[in-house]
Amino acid sequence: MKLATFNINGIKARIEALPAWLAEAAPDVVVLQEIKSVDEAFPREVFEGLGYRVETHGQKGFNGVAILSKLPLNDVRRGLPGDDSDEQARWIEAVVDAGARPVRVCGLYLPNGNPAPGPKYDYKLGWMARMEVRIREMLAAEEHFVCLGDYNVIPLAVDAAKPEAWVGDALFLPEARAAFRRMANLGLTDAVRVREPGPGVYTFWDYQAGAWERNNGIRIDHVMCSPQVADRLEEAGIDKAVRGRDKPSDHVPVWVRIAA
DNA sequence: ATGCCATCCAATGGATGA
Repeated sequence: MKLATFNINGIKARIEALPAWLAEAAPDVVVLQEIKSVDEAFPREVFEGLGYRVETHGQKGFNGVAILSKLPLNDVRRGLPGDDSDEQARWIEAVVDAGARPVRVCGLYLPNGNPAPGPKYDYKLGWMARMEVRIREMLAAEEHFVCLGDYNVIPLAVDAAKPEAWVGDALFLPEARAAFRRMANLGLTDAVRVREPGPGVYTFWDYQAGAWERNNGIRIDHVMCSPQVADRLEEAGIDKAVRGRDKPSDHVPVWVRIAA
């Protein structure tokens, strides 16, 4: 089974690039971030026509996440628990019916947090604390689960082409990185990093200042696997070439293949 | 030291992003 994450930066703007990538990469399940659409406006027919079930958790203008799946989805849940006043659409999860060993797939768009310090950074750290609670629940249940998406965290200096440029940024500040480690240290496996230990592995290149041409990237989209899913991990990768095509998102897809 | 560019909403400019 192939699972992927892709921050598309607007479904309307990616209405050609996303189906093109789906056709060639053929993931069984993909979680999307920044659909920037309300549920009613999401062009679900396009993806249903490609064989995907569509579950969205949208909001007007910003944020918004979705799951596309060729396999049946059960127990679909929208929104990260822990704060009823949180209006931002950044979390969706569902259990993928993969036969004998179902997998709970959590698609997340973690808050950016800039400028830091400030209320946006506080929201980011609070959101990460709530996510840690949800991960602890799933671990306690010994579920097979994957948390994949745009974490907006550069875990280590090796995850940035120019780490010195990110000092003081909410993506690289010590508290945000520590919160990421607290989750990882519960026993989650960073699927790409365990297979690609070296530098130069990125998932995002800014539209500005020729970041793509200069390979000035950062690795902020992650596939974090539960212990049981890590046991099943066969392959992991980043579809970097997508960034060089017409009308690209500033992020590229990240994927894993796990044993049935 | 800041903007660069892109997207969306709504209206020729502002907010947001990373």
